[in-house]
Amino acid sequence: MLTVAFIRENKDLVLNGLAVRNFTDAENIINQVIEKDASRRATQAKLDNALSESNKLSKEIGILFKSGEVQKANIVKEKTGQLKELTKTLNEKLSAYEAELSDLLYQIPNIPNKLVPSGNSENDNETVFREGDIPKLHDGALPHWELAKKYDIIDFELGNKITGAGFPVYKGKGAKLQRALIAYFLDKNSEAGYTEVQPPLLINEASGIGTGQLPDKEGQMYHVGIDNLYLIPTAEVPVTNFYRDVLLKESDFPICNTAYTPCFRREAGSYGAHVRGLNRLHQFDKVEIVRIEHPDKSYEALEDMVNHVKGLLQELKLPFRILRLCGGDLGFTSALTYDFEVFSTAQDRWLEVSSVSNFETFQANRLKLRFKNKEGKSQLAHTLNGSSLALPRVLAGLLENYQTVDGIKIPEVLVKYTGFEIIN
RNA sequence: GGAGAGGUGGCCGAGUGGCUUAAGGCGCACGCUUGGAAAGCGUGUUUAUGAGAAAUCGUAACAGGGGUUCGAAUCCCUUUCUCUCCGCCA
Repeated sequence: MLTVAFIRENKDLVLNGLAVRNFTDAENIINQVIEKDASRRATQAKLDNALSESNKLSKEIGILFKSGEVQKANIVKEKTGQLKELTKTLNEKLSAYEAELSDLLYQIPNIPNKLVPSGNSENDNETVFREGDIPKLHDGALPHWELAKKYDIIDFELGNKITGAGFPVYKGKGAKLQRALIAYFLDKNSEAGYTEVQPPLLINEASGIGTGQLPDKEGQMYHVGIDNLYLIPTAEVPVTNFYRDVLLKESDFPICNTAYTPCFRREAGSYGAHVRGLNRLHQFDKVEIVRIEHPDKSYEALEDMVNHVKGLLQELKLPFRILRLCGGDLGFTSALTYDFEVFSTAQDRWLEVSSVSNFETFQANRLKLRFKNKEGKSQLAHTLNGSSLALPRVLAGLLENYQTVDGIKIPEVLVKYTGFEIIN
């Protein structure tokens, strides 16, 4: 979330930013924030004075009791009674203001970077890069769900039986290809300087709040009620939360982590929640990269991440494009996002395989992730993350684009991981 | 699952109602000392928040939340985490 101080000092900038997102009612909410904040601060000043007074009196009482002047002490005691009433009501007021203020702040999305184009939907996203030839497939080329069945490498029906729709079973060379991709992505990320980590797959409430899934998107996560834990929707959640309530030194930057995890998403209410094949699943595998950066370096880092992901798709020789998301399509917490899409020839459509974002201080503020700057003051760090890469759609793209009459070829860079060159 | 013991500053650790933001030690920073270093000596060393141009001052925080009290690290309730033993177990 945005900090109150930022909103107070940059009201116009905030309003303009929210306009790029088509955020309605912005002026009203921002005014309320400023108003509640002023009330909050005034109330705190009053409360602090009252507490200060009452601390003084308590000390006096202590001294009086020690010296045996019990009567005098009792007189002072009476005074503190009134103060107690006062601090009680002021405290209640203060908590109320704080609660109202954070309710408001939770509703305000991040301010988009200058580069973000305005727009309402994915149609207004800006294509900033495109590479790779669309392969010409033989007659009778199939979409991946048909290929999966033909070569018996992914069994959707079996997943239905065990769990339900959106939980496929990978088999034989399909399972091996999946594992190969994970190993390949992790190796490439490590080479690029990311530290490999294996986080827990369940998170507590505090972590969900830290990265913004809670309090109001709990419907999107699977919840284990008996222990009040949530299955992670992405590795971003546990890995970014490593740094919750942390005060870094400048010399700690940059922090670069990569993690492979399964991801669990309920996809409640999302359009086409049960589309065919691998395009949208409740459980899928993803390799994520997460960075914590100095604010001055975060956009450099974003570019570096984009180039890194670009390199992966180039090596896999998949046709892809990079989109800069428009205000209307930008995630709630992001300031700038680049989506990577692979073209699937057999489906004749673009499939999102990665999303790389800079959140600036938006997550760090909730996480209380700070560093000591050169002036010795603590300052919020910037957080970034991206998929590097999400497995199912990469897999779909590979199966569909690499199919031949003899079988599905394996990209050269993956052969040393799979141990085979073709699925037939 | 059963029984017990604990959670204090960057770390170790003292502290069972007021003079404790918290002894002592370690670490770290600066200064003195030294040819240089070490040792020694001295000084300093939490975070958040409110007021202020700033210096600074106030408030809050001893796992989290609530309570008792004029006053809580200290007493009570509660949640949570860690450790030990037993049980079960990949």
